[in-house]
Amino acid sequence: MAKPIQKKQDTLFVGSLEKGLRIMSAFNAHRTELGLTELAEIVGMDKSAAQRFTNTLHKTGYLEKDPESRRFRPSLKFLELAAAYMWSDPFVQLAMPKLIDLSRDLGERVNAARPAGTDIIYVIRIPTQLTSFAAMLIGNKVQALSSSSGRIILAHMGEAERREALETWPIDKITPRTVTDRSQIAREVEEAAQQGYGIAVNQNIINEIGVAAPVFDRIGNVAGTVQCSVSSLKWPLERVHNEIAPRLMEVANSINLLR
Amino acid sequence: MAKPIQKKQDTLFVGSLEKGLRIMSAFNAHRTELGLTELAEIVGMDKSAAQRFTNTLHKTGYLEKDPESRRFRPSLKFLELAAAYMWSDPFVQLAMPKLIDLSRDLGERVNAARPAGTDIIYVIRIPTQLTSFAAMLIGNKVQALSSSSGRIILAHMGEAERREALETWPIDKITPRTVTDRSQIAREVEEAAQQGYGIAVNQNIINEIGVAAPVFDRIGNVAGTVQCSVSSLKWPLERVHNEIAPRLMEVANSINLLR
DNA sequence: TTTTGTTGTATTATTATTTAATACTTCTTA
DNA sequence: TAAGAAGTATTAAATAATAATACAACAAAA
Repeated sequence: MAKPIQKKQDTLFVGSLEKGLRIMSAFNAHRTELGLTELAEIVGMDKSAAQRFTNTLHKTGYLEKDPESRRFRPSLKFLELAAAYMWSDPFVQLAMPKLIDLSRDLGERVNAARPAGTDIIYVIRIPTQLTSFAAMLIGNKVQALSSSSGRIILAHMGEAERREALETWPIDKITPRTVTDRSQIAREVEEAAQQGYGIAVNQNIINEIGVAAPVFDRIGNVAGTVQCSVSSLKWPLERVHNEIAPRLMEVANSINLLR
Repeated sequence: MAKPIQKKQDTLFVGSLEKGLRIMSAFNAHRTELGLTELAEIVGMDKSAAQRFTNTLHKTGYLEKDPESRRFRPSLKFLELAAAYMWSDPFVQLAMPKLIDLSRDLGERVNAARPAGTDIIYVIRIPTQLTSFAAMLIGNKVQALSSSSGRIILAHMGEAERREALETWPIDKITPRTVTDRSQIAREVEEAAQQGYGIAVNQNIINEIGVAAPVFDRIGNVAGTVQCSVSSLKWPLERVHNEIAPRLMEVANSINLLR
Protein backbone atom coordinates (compact mmCIF):
# COMPACT_ATOMS: atom_id res chain seq x y z
CA MET A 1 0.00 0.00 0.00
CA ALA A 2 2.81 2.36 0.92
CA LYS A 3 4.79 1.56 -2.21
CA PRO A 4 3.13 1.59 -5.61
CA ILE A 5 2.98 -2.01 -6.80
CA GLN A 6 5.30 -1.35 -9.71
CA LYS A 7 6.78 1.82 -11.00
CA LYS A 8 6.05 2.76 -14.60
CA GLN A 9 9.72 2.85 -15.47
CA ASP A 10 8.83 5.06 -18.40
CA THR A 11 9.89 8.66 -18.13
CA LEU A 12 7.50 9.58 -20.92
CA PHE A 13 4.50 8.41 -18.95
CA VAL A 14 2.64 11.15 -17.12
CA GLY A 15 1.00 9.47 -14.19
CA SER A 16 -1.12 12.46 -13.29
CA LEU A 17 -2.82 12.37 -16.63
CA GLU A 18 -3.57 8.68 -16.34
CA LYS A 19 -5.11 9.23 -12.93
CA GLY A 20 -7.29 12.00 -14.25
CA LEU A 21 -8.50 9.75 -17.03
CA ARG A 22 -9.26 7.08 -14.47
CA ILE A 23 -11.55 9.52 -12.73
CA MET A 24 -13.33 10.34 -15.98
CA SER A 25 -13.87 6.72 -16.86
CA ALA A 26 -15.23 5.93 -13.41
CA PHE A 27 -18.59 7.15 -14.67
CA ASN A 28 -20.80 4.67 -16.49
CA ALA A 29 -24.32 3.30 -16.70
CA HIS A 30 -24.36 2.41 -13.03
CA ARG A 31 -22.28 5.26 -11.71
CA THR A 32 -23.88 8.38 -13.08
CA GLU A 33 -23.10 10.69 -10.22
CA LEU A 34 -20.30 10.28 -7.70
CA GLY A 35 -19.12 11.94 -4.51
CA LEU A 36 -15.49 12.54 -3.66
CA THR A 37 -14.94 9.70 -1.22
CA GLU A 38 -16.91 7.29 -3.37
CA LEU A 39 -14.84 8.23 -6.40
CA ALA A 40 -11.62 7.84 -4.46
CA GLU A 41 -12.60 4.29 -3.54
CA ILE A 42 -13.63 3.34 -7.04
CA VAL A 43 -10.43 4.44 -8.72
CA GLY A 44 -8.20 3.45 -5.83
CA MET A 45 -6.80 6.79 -4.75
CA ASP A 46 -6.69 8.48 -1.40
CA LYS A 47 -9.08 11.32 -0.82
CA SER A 48 -6.42 13.95 -1.39
CA ALA A 49 -5.62 12.69 -4.83
CA ALA A 50 -9.26 12.35 -5.83
CA GLN A 51 -9.77 15.87 -4.58
CA ARG A 52 -7.05 17.31 -6.77
CA PHE A 53 -8.17 15.50 -9.88
CA THR A 54 -11.88 16.20 -9.51
CA ASN A 55 -11.03 19.81 -8.80
CA THR A 56 -8.99 20.01 -11.98
CA LEU A 57 -11.65 18.29 -14.06
CA HIS A 58 -14.26 20.60 -12.63
CA LYS A 59 -12.24 23.75 -13.31
CA THR A 60 -11.57 22.67 -16.86
CA GLY A 61 -15.24 21.97 -17.39
CA TYR A 62 -15.15 18.21 -17.79
CA LEU A 63 -17.08 17.48 -14.63
CA GLU A 64 -20.22 19.17 -13.40
CA LYS A 65 -20.56 19.61 -9.69
CA ASP A 66 -23.90 19.81 -7.96
CA PRO A 67 -23.53 22.65 -5.46
CA GLU A 68 -26.04 21.02 -3.14
CA SER A 69 -24.83 17.47 -2.97
CA ARG A 70 -21.27 18.30 -4.08
CA ARG A 71 -21.36 15.26 -6.26
CA PHE A 72 -19.81 15.09 -9.70
CA ARG A 73 -21.10 14.01 -13.07
CA PRO A 74 -19.82 14.11 -16.66
CA SER A 75 -20.31 17.33 -18.60
CA LEU A 76 -21.20 18.00 -22.20
CA LYS A 77 -17.49 18.08 -22.98
CA PHE A 78 -17.65 14.31 -22.92
CA LEU A 79 -19.93 14.56 -25.93
CA GLU A 80 -17.67 16.95 -27.77
CA LEU A 81 -14.95 14.36 -27.59
CA ALA A 82 -17.35 11.89 -29.16
CA ALA A 83 -17.91 14.21 -32.09
CA ALA A 84 -14.15 14.46 -32.55
CA TYR A 85 -13.98 10.70 -32.72
CA MET A 86 -16.74 10.56 -35.31
CA TRP A 87 -14.95 12.97 -37.59
CA SER A 88 -11.79 10.92 -37.35
CA ASP A 89 -13.34 7.57 -38.19
CA PRO A 90 -13.73 6.94 -41.95
CA PHE A 91 -15.89 3.90 -41.30
CA VAL A 92 -18.44 6.07 -39.52
CA GLN A 93 -18.39 8.64 -42.28
CA LEU A 94 -18.91 6.11 -45.03
CA ALA A 95 -21.46 4.02 -43.20
CA MET A 96 -23.67 6.81 -41.92
CA PRO A 97 -25.56 7.72 -45.12
CA LYS A 98 -25.94 4.11 -46.16
CA LEU A 99 -27.35 3.15 -42.80
CA ILE A 100 -29.86 5.95 -42.90
CA ASP A 101 -31.09 4.72 -46.25
CA LEU A 102 -31.20 1.17 -45.02
CA SER A 103 -33.08 2.17 -41.93
CA ARG A 104 -35.73 3.83 -44.07
CA ASP A 105 -36.02 0.81 -46.30
CA LEU A 106 -36.32 -1.69 -43.51
CA GLY A 107 -38.09 0.50 -40.99
CA GLU A 108 -36.01 -1.18 -38.32
CA ARG A 109 -33.18 -0.26 -35.96
CA VAL A 110 -29.91 -0.21 -37.81
CA ASN A 111 -26.49 0.18 -36.22
CA ALA A 112 -22.78 0.08 -36.87
CA ALA A 113 -20.26 -1.32 -34.43
CA ARG A 114 -16.54 -1.70 -34.10
CA PRO A 115 -14.51 -4.34 -32.29
CA ALA A 116 -12.94 -3.23 -29.03
CA GLY A 117 -11.09 -5.97 -27.21
CA THR A 118 -13.56 -8.53 -25.95
CA ASP A 119 -16.47 -6.19 -26.64
CA ILE A 120 -17.99 -4.45 -29.55
CA ILE A 121 -18.84 -0.77 -29.35
CA TYR A 122 -21.70 0.81 -31.24
CA VAL A 123 -20.58 3.78 -33.28
CA ILE A 124 -23.79 4.52 -35.17
CA ARG A 125 -27.37 3.98 -34.09
CA ILE A 126 -30.46 4.80 -36.07
CA PRO A 127 -33.29 4.16 -33.65
CA THR A 128 -36.71 3.74 -35.19
CA GLN A 129 -38.44 1.67 -32.54
CA LEU A 130 -38.56 2.03 -28.81
CA THR A 131 -36.24 -0.27 -26.93
CA SER A 132 -34.02 -0.16 -23.89
CA PHE A 133 -32.11 3.06 -23.44
CA ALA A 134 -28.85 1.14 -23.73
CA ALA A 135 -29.86 -0.02 -27.19
CA MET A 136 -30.07 3.56 -28.40
CA LEU A 137 -26.70 4.65 -27.09
CA ILE A 138 -23.64 5.44 -29.10
CA GLY A 139 -20.53 4.31 -27.27
CA ASN A 140 -22.33 1.43 -25.60
CA LYS A 141 -20.30 -1.75 -25.16
CA VAL A 142 -21.63 -5.28 -25.53
CA GLN A 143 -19.66 -8.47 -24.98
CA ALA A 144 -18.62 -9.79 -28.36
CA LEU A 145 -19.57 -13.41 -27.79
CA SER A 146 -23.21 -12.49 -27.21
CA SER A 147 -23.71 -10.18 -30.14
CA SER A 148 -24.31 -10.72 -33.81
CA SER A 149 -21.51 -8.30 -34.58
CA GLY A 150 -19.07 -10.06 -32.31
CA ARG A 151 -19.89 -13.41 -33.84
CA ILE A 152 -19.18 -12.38 -37.41
CA ILE A 153 -15.99 -10.72 -36.20
CA LEU A 154 -14.86 -13.98 -34.62
CA ALA A 155 -15.82 -15.82 -37.76
CA HIS A 156 -13.15 -13.92 -39.67
CA MET A 157 -10.37 -14.23 -37.13
CA GLY A 158 -7.40 -16.52 -37.58
CA GLU A 159 -7.86 -20.02 -36.21
CA ALA A 160 -5.70 -19.53 -33.09
CA GLU A 161 -7.09 -16.14 -32.26
CA ARG A 162 -10.66 -17.36 -32.60
CA ARG A 163 -10.06 -20.35 -30.37
CA GLU A 164 -8.49 -18.10 -27.78
CA ALA A 165 -11.49 -15.77 -27.93
CA LEU A 166 -14.01 -18.58 -27.72
CA GLU A 167 -12.27 -20.01 -24.69
CA THR A 168 -11.46 -16.92 -22.68
CA TRP A 169 -13.62 -13.94 -23.57
CA PRO A 170 -16.25 -13.10 -20.97
CA ILE A 171 -19.84 -14.28 -21.20
CA ASP A 172 -22.11 -12.73 -18.63
CA LYS A 173 -25.68 -13.89 -18.65
CA ILE A 174 -27.58 -10.79 -19.76
CA THR A 175 -30.99 -12.32 -20.42
CA PRO A 176 -32.21 -15.75 -19.29
CA ARG A 177 -31.62 -16.85 -22.86
CA THR A 178 -28.05 -15.65 -23.17
CA VAL A 179 -25.95 -18.57 -24.36
CA THR A 180 -23.11 -19.25 -21.95
CA ASP A 181 -22.07 -22.60 -23.36
CA ARG A 182 -18.89 -21.91 -25.25
CA SER A 183 -19.20 -24.84 -27.62
CA GLN A 184 -22.66 -23.61 -28.55
CA ILE A 185 -21.20 -20.19 -29.31
CA ALA A 186 -18.47 -21.85 -31.35
CA ARG A 187 -21.22 -23.40 -33.47
CA GLU A 188 -22.92 -20.03 -33.91
CA VAL A 189 -19.63 -18.54 -35.04
CA GLU A 190 -19.08 -21.42 -37.44
CA GLU A 191 -22.51 -20.82 -38.89
CA ALA A 192 -21.78 -17.12 -39.21
CA ALA A 193 -18.61 -17.95 -41.11
CA GLN A 194 -20.58 -20.02 -43.59
CA GLN A 195 -23.45 -17.57 -43.99
CA GLY A 196 -21.28 -14.50 -44.14
CA TYR A 197 -23.24 -12.77 -41.41
CA GLY A 198 -23.75 -13.15 -37.69
CA ILE A 199 -26.98 -13.80 -35.84
CA ALA A 200 -27.85 -13.44 -32.16
CA VAL A 201 -31.29 -14.30 -30.80
CA ASN A 202 -32.41 -13.24 -27.33
CA GLN A 203 -28.84 -12.60 -26.28
CA ASN A 204 -29.03 -9.06 -24.95
CA ILE A 205 -32.75 -8.30 -25.02
CA ILE A 206 -35.45 -10.92 -25.10
CA ASN A 207 -37.47 -11.16 -28.27
CA GLU A 208 -34.71 -9.42 -30.10
CA ILE A 209 -32.88 -10.76 -33.11
CA GLY A 210 -29.60 -9.18 -34.16
CA VAL A 211 -28.01 -9.62 -37.57
CA ALA A 212 -24.59 -8.29 -38.52
CA ALA A 213 -22.56 -8.18 -41.72
CA PRO A 214 -18.83 -7.48 -41.80
CA VAL A 215 -16.94 -4.55 -43.29
CA PHE A 216 -13.30 -5.30 -43.98
CA ASP A 217 -10.22 -3.12 -43.87
CA ARG A 218 -7.57 -3.27 -46.57
CA ILE A 219 -5.76 -6.16 -44.91
CA GLY A 220 -8.85 -8.28 -44.61
CA ASN A 221 -9.71 -7.89 -40.96
CA VAL A 222 -13.19 -7.01 -39.86
CA ALA A 223 -13.01 -3.28 -39.24
CA GLY A 224 -16.61 -3.04 -38.20
CA THR A 225 -20.08 -4.33 -38.75
CA VAL A 226 -23.36 -3.15 -40.14
CA GLN A 227 -26.06 -4.45 -37.91
CA CYS A 228 -29.82 -4.62 -37.59
CA SER A 229 -31.93 -5.40 -34.54
CA VAL A 230 -35.54 -6.51 -34.91
CA SER A 231 -38.28 -7.97 -32.77
CA SER A 232 -38.66 -11.72 -33.06
CA LEU A 233 -42.39 -11.24 -32.54
CA LYS A 234 -42.58 -9.33 -35.78
CA TRP A 235 -39.85 -11.07 -37.74
CA PRO A 236 -39.69 -14.86 -37.97
CA LEU A 237 -36.09 -16.01 -38.21
CA GLU A 238 -36.77 -17.15 -41.74
CA ARG A 239 -37.55 -13.66 -42.93
CA VAL A 240 -34.55 -12.23 -41.12
CA HIS A 241 -32.34 -14.55 -43.13
CA ASN A 242 -34.11 -13.93 -46.40
CA GLU A 243 -34.90 -10.26 -46.26
CA ILE A 244 -32.62 -8.50 -43.80
CA ALA A 245 -29.32 -10.38 -44.01
CA PRO A 246 -28.91 -9.89 -47.78
CA ARG A 247 -29.57 -6.19 -47.49
CA LEU A 248 -27.00 -5.86 -44.72
CA MET A 249 -24.39 -7.75 -46.73
CA GLU A 250 -25.06 -5.52 -49.68
CA VAL A 251 -24.58 -2.38 -47.65
CA ALA A 252 -21.52 -3.76 -45.87
CA ASN A 253 -19.92 -4.67 -49.19
CA SER A 254 -20.54 -1.21 -50.53
CA ILE A 255 -18.40 0.29 -47.78
CA ASN A 256 -14.79 0.22 -48.86
CA LEU A 257 -12.22 1.34 -46.38
CA LEU A 258 -9.40 2.48 -48.60
CA ARG A 259 -7.05 3.18 -45.77
CA MET B 1 7.49 32.91 -23.27
CA ALA B 2 9.98 31.84 -20.63
CA LYS B 3 7.59 32.50 -17.77
CA PRO B 4 4.03 31.22 -17.87
CA ILE B 5 1.73 34.20 -18.16
CA GLN B 6 0.14 33.62 -14.80
CA LYS B 7 0.55 30.83 -12.37
CA LYS B 8 -2.53 28.89 -11.28
CA GLN B 9 -1.89 29.65 -7.62
CA ASP B 10 -4.15 26.72 -6.80
CA THR B 11 -2.42 23.79 -5.21
CA LEU B 12 -5.40 21.61 -6.03
CA PHE B 13 -4.99 22.17 -9.73
CA VAL B 14 -3.09 19.44 -11.55
CA GLY B 15 -1.55 21.10 -14.56
CA SER B 16 -0.48 17.86 -16.17
CA LEU B 17 -4.05 16.69 -16.36
CA GLU B 18 -5.19 19.92 -17.93
CA LYS B 19 -2.48 19.67 -20.55
CA GLY B 20 -3.47 16.13 -21.37
CA LEU B 21 -7.06 17.23 -21.83
CA ARG B 22 -5.88 19.99 -24.11
CA ILE B 23 -4.28 17.38 -26.32
CA MET B 24 -7.50 15.39 -26.42
CA SER B 25 -9.62 18.36 -27.33
CA ALA B 26 -7.22 19.38 -30.08
CA PHE B 27 -9.05 16.92 -32.30
CA ASN B 28 -12.16 18.13 -34.09
CA ALA B 29 -13.93 18.24 -37.43
CA HIS B 30 -10.95 19.84 -39.11
CA ARG B 31 -8.21 18.12 -37.17
CA THR B 32 -8.96 14.45 -37.38
CA GLU B 33 -5.42 13.16 -37.34
CA LEU B 34 -2.39 14.95 -35.95
CA GLY B 35 1.35 14.47 -35.82
CA LEU B 36 3.46 15.24 -32.81
CA THR B 37 4.92 18.55 -33.93
CA GLU B 38 1.60 19.70 -35.31
CA LEU B 39 -0.13 18.86 -32.05
CA ALA B 40 2.54 20.65 -30.06
CA GLU B 41 1.92 23.81 -32.06
CA ILE B 42 -1.85 23.64 -31.76
CA VAL B 43 -1.93 23.29 -28.01
CA GLY B 44 1.07 25.51 -27.39
CA MET B 45 3.53 23.09 -25.89
CA ASP B 46 7.07 22.25 -26.82
CA LYS B 47 7.69 18.98 -28.59
CA SER B 48 8.91 17.28 -25.41
CA ALA B 49 5.72 18.00 -23.56
CA ALA B 50 3.51 16.93 -26.45
CA GLN B 51 5.57 13.79 -26.66
CA ARG B 52 4.97 12.86 -23.05
CA PHE B 53 1.24 13.52 -23.17
CA THR B 54 0.59 11.79 -26.46
CA ASN B 55 2.64 8.88 -25.21
CA THR B 56 0.54 8.66 -22.08
CA LEU B 57 -2.73 8.95 -23.98
CA HIS B 58 -1.56 6.31 -26.37
CA LYS B 59 -0.52 3.90 -23.64
CA THR B 60 -3.82 4.35 -21.85
CA GLY B 61 -5.70 3.71 -25.05
CA TYR B 62 -7.21 7.13 -25.61
CA LEU B 63 -5.25 7.88 -28.75
CA GLU B 64 -4.64 5.56 -31.68
CA LYS B 65 -1.30 5.85 -33.38
CA ASP B 66 -0.82 4.95 -37.00
CA PRO B 67 2.42 2.98 -37.05
CA GLU B 68 3.15 4.18 -40.58
CA SER B 69 2.58 7.87 -40.33
CA ARG B 70 3.04 8.02 -36.55
CA ARG B 71 0.08 10.34 -36.40
CA PHE B 72 -2.52 10.26 -33.66
CA ARG B 73 -6.27 10.13 -33.70
CA PRO B 74 -9.02 9.69 -31.09
CA SER B 75 -9.88 6.15 -30.08
CA LEU B 76 -13.18 4.46 -29.28
CA LYS B 77 -12.64 5.42 -25.65
CA PHE B 78 -13.84 8.85 -26.64
CA LEU B 79 -17.18 7.25 -27.41
CA GLU B 80 -17.33 5.37 -24.15
CA LEU B 81 -17.11 8.67 -22.36
CA ALA B 82 -20.07 9.85 -24.39
CA ALA B 83 -22.12 6.90 -23.23
CA ALA B 84 -21.25 7.76 -19.64
CA TYR B 85 -22.55 11.26 -20.23
CA MET B 86 -25.78 9.95 -21.68
CA TRP B 87 -26.48 7.81 -18.67
CA SER B 88 -25.92 10.75 -16.38
CA ASP B 89 -28.23 13.16 -18.14
CA PRO B 90 -31.89 12.80 -17.15
CA PHE B 91 -32.98 15.06 -19.98
CA VAL B 92 -31.53 12.65 -22.50
CA GLN B 93 -33.15 9.68 -20.82
CA LEU B 94 -36.58 11.26 -20.73
CA ALA B 95 -36.43 12.78 -24.18
CA MET B 96 -35.10 9.77 -26.05
CA PRO B 97 -38.26 7.64 -26.30
CA LYS B 98 -40.47 10.62 -27.01
CA LEU B 99 -38.23 11.78 -29.80
CA ILE B 100 -38.23 8.38 -31.40
CA ASP B 101 -42.00 8.40 -31.43
CA LEU B 102 -42.07 11.92 -32.77
CA SER B 103 -39.59 11.07 -35.48
CA ARG B 104 -41.80 8.22 -36.63
CA ASP B 105 -44.86 10.44 -36.66
CA LEU B 106 -43.25 13.25 -38.57
CA GLY B 107 -40.87 11.21 -40.65
CA GLU B 108 -38.37 14.00 -40.25
CA ARG B 109 -35.06 14.57 -38.45
CA VAL B 110 -35.66 15.16 -34.79
CA ASN B 111 -33.03 16.24 -32.27
CA ALA B 112 -32.45 17.37 -28.72
CA ALA B 113 -29.92 19.98 -27.74
CA ARG B 114 -28.55 21.59 -24.63
CA PRO B 115 -27.11 25.06 -24.11
CA ALA B 116 -23.33 25.23 -23.75
CA GLY B 117 -22.01 28.74 -23.41
CA THR B 118 -22.49 30.60 -26.66
CA ASP B 119 -23.28 27.38 -28.47
CA ILE B 120 -25.80 24.63 -28.31
CA ILE B 121 -24.72 21.01 -28.38
CA TYR B 122 -26.83 18.24 -29.84
CA VAL B 123 -27.36 15.41 -27.38
CA ILE B 124 -29.84 13.30 -29.35
CA ARG B 125 -30.18 12.90 -33.09
CA ILE B 126 -32.67 10.73 -34.89
CA PRO B 127 -31.62 10.95 -38.50
CA THR B 128 -34.23 9.91 -41.05
CA GLN B 129 -33.05 11.83 -44.07
CA LEU B 130 -29.66 12.28 -45.58
CA THR B 131 -27.99 15.53 -44.76
CA SER B 132 -24.55 16.79 -43.97
CA PHE B 133 -22.51 14.54 -41.75
CA ALA B 134 -22.34 17.28 -39.12
CA ALA B 135 -26.12 17.30 -38.90
CA MET B 136 -26.11 13.66 -37.83
CA LEU B 137 -23.52 14.01 -35.11
CA ILE B 138 -24.07 13.82 -31.42
CA GLY B 139 -21.81 16.25 -29.61
CA ASN B 140 -21.81 18.68 -32.50
CA LYS B 141 -21.78 22.36 -31.53
CA VAL B 142 -23.66 25.12 -33.33
CA GLN B 143 -23.54 28.80 -32.48
CA ALA B 144 -26.66 29.63 -30.49
CA LEU B 145 -27.60 32.79 -32.35
CA SER B 146 -27.95 30.93 -35.62
CA SER B 147 -29.99 28.01 -34.41
CA SER B 148 -33.64 27.53 -33.63
CA SER B 149 -32.66 26.01 -30.28
CA GLY B 150 -30.42 28.90 -29.39
CA ARG B 151 -33.13 31.41 -30.22
CA ILE B 152 -35.73 29.89 -27.97
CA ILE B 153 -33.10 29.63 -25.25
CA LEU B 154 -32.38 33.35 -25.56
CA ALA B 155 -36.07 34.07 -25.55
CA HIS B 156 -36.32 32.75 -22.01
CA MET B 157 -33.27 34.47 -20.59
CA GLY B 158 -33.43 37.41 -18.26
CA GLU B 159 -33.46 40.80 -19.95
CA ALA B 160 -29.85 41.71 -19.17
CA GLU B 161 -28.47 38.32 -20.01
CA ARG B 162 -30.30 38.23 -23.32
CA ARG B 163 -29.07 41.66 -24.32
CA GLU B 164 -25.53 40.63 -23.46
CA ALA B 165 -25.89 37.51 -25.57
CA LEU B 166 -27.41 39.35 -28.50
CA GLU B 167 -24.60 41.88 -28.45
CA THR B 168 -21.57 39.72 -27.86
CA TRP B 169 -22.09 36.09 -28.80
CA PRO B 170 -20.34 35.03 -32.00
CA ILE B 171 -22.07 34.93 -35.37
CA ASP B 172 -20.02 33.34 -38.09
CA LYS B 173 -21.53 33.26 -41.52
CA ILE B 174 -22.16 29.56 -42.10
CA THR B 175 -24.31 29.77 -45.21
CA PRO B 176 -24.76 32.78 -47.51
CA ARG B 177 -28.12 33.23 -45.80
CA THR B 178 -26.89 33.17 -42.21
CA VAL B 179 -28.21 36.29 -40.52
CA THR B 180 -25.37 38.34 -39.08
CA ASP B 181 -27.36 41.46 -38.33
CA ARG B 182 -27.80 41.43 -34.57
CA SER B 183 -30.97 43.50 -34.53
CA GLN B 184 -32.49 41.07 -36.98
CA ILE B 185 -31.62 38.21 -34.66
CA ALA B 186 -33.11 40.17 -31.78
CA ARG B 187 -36.38 40.27 -33.70
CA GLU B 188 -36.24 36.53 -34.34
CA VAL B 189 -35.73 35.95 -30.63
CA GLU B 190 -38.62 38.27 -29.80
CA GLU B 191 -40.81 36.32 -32.16
CA ALA B 192 -39.68 33.05 -30.59
CA ALA B 193 -40.64 34.43 -27.19
CA GLN B 194 -44.15 35.17 -28.42
CA GLN B 195 -44.64 31.92 -30.28
CA GLY B 196 -43.10 29.73 -27.64
CA TYR B 197 -40.72 28.10 -30.11
CA GLY B 198 -37.70 29.13 -32.11
CA ILE B 199 -37.26 29.07 -35.87
CA ALA B 200 -34.16 29.25 -38.02
CA VAL B 201 -34.32 29.26 -41.81
CA ASN B 202 -31.23 28.65 -43.96
CA GLN B 203 -28.96 29.42 -41.05
CA ASN B 204 -26.69 26.38 -40.99
CA ILE B 205 -27.70 24.49 -44.10
CA ILE B 206 -29.46 26.01 -47.06
CA ASN B 207 -33.01 24.89 -47.68
CA GLU B 208 -33.22 23.80 -44.10
CA ILE B 209 -35.76 24.97 -41.55
CA GLY B 210 -35.12 24.34 -37.87
CA VAL B 211 -37.81 24.51 -35.20
CA ALA B 212 -37.15 24.17 -31.49
CA ALA B 213 -39.34 24.02 -28.39
CA PRO B 214 -37.99 24.54 -24.87
CA VAL B 215 -37.78 22.10 -21.96
CA PHE B 216 -37.48 23.81 -18.59
CA ASP B 217 -35.68 22.79 -15.43
CA ARG B 218 -37.30 23.20 -12.00
CA ILE B 219 -36.15 26.79 -11.67
CA GLY B 220 -37.55 27.85 -15.01
CA ASN B 221 -34.44 27.99 -17.14
CA VAL B 222 -34.31 26.30 -20.49
CA ALA B 223 -32.50 23.05 -19.78
CA GLY B 224 -32.66 21.91 -23.35
CA THR B 225 -34.67 21.89 -26.51
CA VAL B 226 -36.57 19.47 -28.64
CA GLN B 227 -35.85 20.28 -32.21
CA CYS B 228 -36.82 19.30 -35.74
CA SER B 229 -35.03 20.02 -39.00
CA VAL B 230 -36.84 19.82 -42.31
CA SER B 231 -36.27 20.75 -45.91
CA SER B 232 -37.86 24.01 -46.95
CA LEU B 233 -38.41 22.50 -50.38
CA LYS B 234 -40.75 19.98 -48.86
CA TRP B 235 -42.21 22.04 -46.03
CA PRO B 236 -43.55 25.54 -46.62
CA LEU B 237 -43.00 27.70 -43.55
CA GLU B 238 -46.73 27.79 -43.00
CA ARG B 239 -46.93 24.06 -42.50
CA VAL B 240 -43.91 24.07 -40.22
CA HIS B 241 -45.75 26.49 -37.95
CA ASN B 242 -49.03 24.64 -38.10
CA GLU B 243 -47.99 21.04 -38.07
CA ILE B 244 -44.51 20.69 -36.62
CA ALA B 245 -44.25 23.40 -34.00
CA PRO B 246 -47.33 22.27 -32.01
CA ARG B 247 -46.11 18.70 -31.93
CA LEU B 248 -42.71 19.81 -30.67
CA MET B 249 -44.27 21.95 -27.94
CA GLU B 250 -46.41 19.04 -26.89
CA VAL B 251 -43.43 16.74 -26.59
CA ALA B 252 -41.32 19.37 -24.86
CA ASN B 253 -44.05 20.00 -22.32
CA SER B 254 -44.35 16.33 -21.59
CA ILE B 255 -40.74 16.22 -20.43
CA ASN B 256 -40.56 17.18 -16.81
CA LEU B 257 -37.16 17.51 -15.25
CA LEU B 258 -37.86 16.88 -11.60
CA ARG B 259 -34.33 17.52 -10.51
C1' DT C 1 -30.30 20.52 21.00
C1' DT C 2 -26.01 17.99 21.44
C1' DT C 3 -23.21 14.32 19.92
C1' DT C 4 -21.12 11.37 16.62
C1' DG C 5 -19.74 10.08 12.29
C1' DT C 6 -19.18 11.00 7.55
C1' DT C 7 -17.93 13.74 3.67
C1' DG C 8 -15.88 17.60 1.69
C1' DT C 9 -12.24 21.45 2.04
C1' DA C 10 -7.83 23.70 3.05
C1' DT C 11 -2.81 23.82 4.22
C1' DT C 12 1.92 22.41 3.95
C1' DA C 13 6.52 20.10 4.13
C1' DT C 14 8.67 16.67 1.37
C1' DT C 15 10.22 14.65 -2.59
C1' DA C 16 8.92 12.06 -6.45
C1' DT C 17 7.54 13.33 -10.89
C1' DT C 18 7.48 16.16 -14.43
C1' DT C 19 10.05 19.08 -17.18
C1' DA C 20 12.69 20.94 -21.20
C1' DA C 21 17.15 20.81 -23.29
C1' DT C 22 19.60 18.22 -26.29
C1' DA C 23 21.30 14.57 -28.87
C1' DC C 24 20.00 10.79 -31.74
C1' DT C 25 17.35 8.29 -35.25
C1' DT C 26 14.26 7.71 -38.88
C1' DC C 27 11.73 9.33 -42.60
C1' DT C 28 10.77 12.52 -46.52
C1' DT C 29 11.69 15.13 -50.61
C1' DA C 30 14.32 17.61 -53.71
C1' DT D 1 22.41 11.42 -52.08
C1' DA D 2 22.10 15.00 -49.12
C1' DA D 3 19.45 18.21 -46.44
C1' DG D 4 15.68 19.03 -43.60
C1' DA D 5 11.93 17.72 -40.96
C1' DA D 6 9.65 14.79 -37.84
C1' DG D 7 9.76 11.49 -34.28
C1' DT D 8 12.41 9.17 -30.34
C1' DA D 9 15.43 8.66 -26.37
C1' DT D 10 18.14 10.33 -22.37
C1' DT D 11 19.10 13.08 -18.45
C1' DA D 12 20.06 16.65 -14.96
C1' DA D 13 17.45 20.12 -12.49
C1' DA D 14 13.65 21.75 -9.85
C1' DT D 15 9.04 22.51 -10.30
C1' DA D 16 4.81 20.86 -9.38
C1' DA D 17 2.42 16.97 -7.52
C1' DT D 18 1.93 14.37 -3.41
C1' DA D 19 -0.20 12.58 0.95
C1' DA D 20 -0.59 13.57 5.70
C1' DT D 21 -3.26 16.06 8.57
C1' DA D 22 -6.11 19.42 10.40
C1' DC D 23 -10.43 21.91 9.76
C1' DA D 24 -15.23 22.70 8.38
C1' DA D 25 -19.72 21.44 6.93
C1' DC D 26 -23.23 18.48 6.94
C1' DA D 27 -26.30 14.44 8.30
C1' DA D 28 -27.97 11.18 11.43
C1' DA D 29 -28.88 9.70 15.92
C1' DA D 30 -29.60 10.33 20.74
